Amino acid sequence: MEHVSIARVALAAATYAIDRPYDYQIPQELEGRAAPGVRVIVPFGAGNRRTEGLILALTDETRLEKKIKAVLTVLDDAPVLGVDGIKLALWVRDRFFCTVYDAARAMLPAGLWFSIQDSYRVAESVDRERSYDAAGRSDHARRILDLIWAAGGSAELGQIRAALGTKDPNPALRQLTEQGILVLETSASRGVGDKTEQVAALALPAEEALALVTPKRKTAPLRYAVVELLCGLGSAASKEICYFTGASPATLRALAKSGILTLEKREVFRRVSAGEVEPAAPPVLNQEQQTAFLHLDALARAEKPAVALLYGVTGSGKTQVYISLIRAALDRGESAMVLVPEIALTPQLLRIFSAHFGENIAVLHSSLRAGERYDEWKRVRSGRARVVLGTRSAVFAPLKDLGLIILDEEQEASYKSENTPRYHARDVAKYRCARNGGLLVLGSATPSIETMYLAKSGVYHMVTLSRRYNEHALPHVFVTDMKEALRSGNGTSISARLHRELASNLERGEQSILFLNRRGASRMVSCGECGAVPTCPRCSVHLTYHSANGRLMCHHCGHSERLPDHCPECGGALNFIGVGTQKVQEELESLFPGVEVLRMDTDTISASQSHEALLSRFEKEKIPILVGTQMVAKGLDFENVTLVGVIAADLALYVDSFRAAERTFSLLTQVVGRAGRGGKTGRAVIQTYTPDNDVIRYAASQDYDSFFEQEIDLRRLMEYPPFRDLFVLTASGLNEASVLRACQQLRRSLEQWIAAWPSPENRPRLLGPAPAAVAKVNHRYRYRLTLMCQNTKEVRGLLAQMLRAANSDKENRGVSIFADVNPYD
DNA sequence: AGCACGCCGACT
DNA sequence: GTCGGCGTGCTC
Repeated sequence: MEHVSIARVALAAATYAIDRPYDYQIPQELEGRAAPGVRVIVPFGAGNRRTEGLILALTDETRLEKKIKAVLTVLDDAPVLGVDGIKLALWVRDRFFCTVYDAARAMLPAGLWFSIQDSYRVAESVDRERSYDAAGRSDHARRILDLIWAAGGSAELGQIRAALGTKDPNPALRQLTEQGILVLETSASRGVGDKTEQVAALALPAEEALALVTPKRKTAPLRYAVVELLCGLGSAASKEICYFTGASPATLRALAKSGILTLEKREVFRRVSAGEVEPAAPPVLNQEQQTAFLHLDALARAEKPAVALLYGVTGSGKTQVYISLIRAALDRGESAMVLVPEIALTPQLLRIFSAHFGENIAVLHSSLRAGERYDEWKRVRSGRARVVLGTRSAVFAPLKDLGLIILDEEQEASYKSENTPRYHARDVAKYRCARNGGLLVLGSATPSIETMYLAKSGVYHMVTLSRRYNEHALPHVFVTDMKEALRSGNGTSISARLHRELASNLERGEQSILFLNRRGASRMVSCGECGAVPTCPRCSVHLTYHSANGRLMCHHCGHSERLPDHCPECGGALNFIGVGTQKVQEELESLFPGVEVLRMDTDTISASQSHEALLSRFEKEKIPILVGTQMVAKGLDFENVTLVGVIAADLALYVDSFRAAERTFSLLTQVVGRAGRGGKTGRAVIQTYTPDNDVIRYAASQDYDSFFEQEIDLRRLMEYPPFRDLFVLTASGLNEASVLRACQQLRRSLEQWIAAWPSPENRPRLLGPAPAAVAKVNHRYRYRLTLMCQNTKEVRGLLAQMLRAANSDKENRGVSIFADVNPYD
């Protein structure tokens, strides 16, 4: 009897609605190379278009005897995912409603991916005449042959498509292929995914270039603006040129075509390097740290998996405990992982870890070049690196014998992926530890409400560090009422108190940091007469003003337009609303003439100066005042900073999210903790319009426990996490009515299911359809349903089934629907 | 999603 | 007659 090997394959071309293992026959010559975890190229669908696939398992029987296609190519010599990796991918699919391939994409480094190119070649020993005979009267076939012969006997599918315009080349291609005239060749080339940017440079001397565009200055103002900008800079990234001039990439291409400038790709290179570091001795722990370490290490040694919250106030030295735990894990022959919210903001952490673990550490994060990331991944996979330091996606690093995962600042939103697969690194880490009998340590000074609840109720272990390192006193915190300031005629964003404290810092030669959160940092424009606010033509948001280029911009789709001189509606004068870092900077400069004020936000950070460079200037040159957004709040310790100010503390509270309070508390606590890390006692000024708000009061007194008690009651009452999980189903599409209809249809199905619930206890709740926080992005309307219930296998199965049904329902054509579990926005 | 198949109207 | 528009159903 003939033996046939079958591969169960997960396909890249499969959408969520049709994602399942597909069976392919393994041809004799590929036997042996086709193994689980290996990627292959297979034909798929009626047109047999080539797609990448991942072998999940091998078997020798198939459920369908009839039509089974064969694997065309094996792409890898060794599996890119082990058995555990495949299991993890399947788990991610089940938990986060994505395809297996989506999961695999998140797990593997970009440098490993192939780009698949289909091209048609004239078959051996077929000459021109015979090929045109075969084309017969088909105009399409003749045009395709024209193209292929002109290109030297072979052409890419993309070119063929482009040559036929809107016409479908497939029937003609099939005709020619069936007659043996053309052959389809599929090539897979590696090396995709490197971050590149386009750089434009003047191709002519500045005067010549300018002379060429000046005559048409009136009719082609953008061309002129681009050349003028480049005359000053010589060369610049295309993205930046477009940002500053408002020109489109098409304008740049046109200029390149007329020989005025050149465009080329350049790799973006932003490696965060530890540089040369001296090897460090094991950290010496103080009494409290030692107790924490012993407790956690005992958990790590135990056979059973465990999760522990390391609840340590800012400055209590969590890092030393982490390092001791990792050393202990390595000594036991286990590997370890440390996840941080954002590596670029914590270069000092990288240095510390390099000093302790040297070559044993691999760094994985998104701003590495694809090649470097791939190299680091290979070091992990081969076992040469046993410690991984990285951001969210590093949670998938292929460490063997993983005994310890540390998730630092576990409450941070950056651990939740906003794109498919919409996973949370904490959940993935928990899963990996559970499978390996490892320990997951969640570190934080302001834990998420969910984590603290589970720690208090004994599901997680709790380990506390309550003493600040070197016994520094907490900063003095002043809460100032901005309503009061407004009433007393202070129209600026700097209260009298903050003014006084800044002045005294200037006198003493100490530095200050002022902080504006993101919402406060954007400035809008409104008409003083009719009140109109310029809105994005593609999205349902107001445009914000960017001082760097003097333009109005949309943060969702990238639309930008010149700031109009007058209101486009009524011709009235336009006013700026919102605070903005630039406005604060201006106010400070007029309050303290001659004092240098450094500003740090997305406007000031560009290719020319990274925020690291800006911060090191702040530190080295002892610039008196730094004004910035979110990015100044993180992980920065400056000896000489003794005053921090929060310009508008309540802005983060008025976001439509049940996490708004938690996030505001955490942010304010972090910011306040920035003051006085050195020998001197710090001060913090929190400016707010709602000084009596509990979140602000508790943050001011650094009283996490009271904040938690209040918030957990609220969560219980509202049935929010940790008491229920939220499943948010979002439908999006160009046609608002069909998006809404899809939601209502889903709602009806869910209502039926809920109605059959056995008891009123724990009965799921359903909210919506409601427009998403930003109801329209890039002309696509977005509506969402929220299902609040326990995250069980049954619920996930049901939702998966409904999503598949809704996405393949022809009623819902043009609408796509996806699920997000416990989203952060 | 992407492709083929099949059924209808417009035009050589 | 046939080319090409779009609705319908399937993908190992």
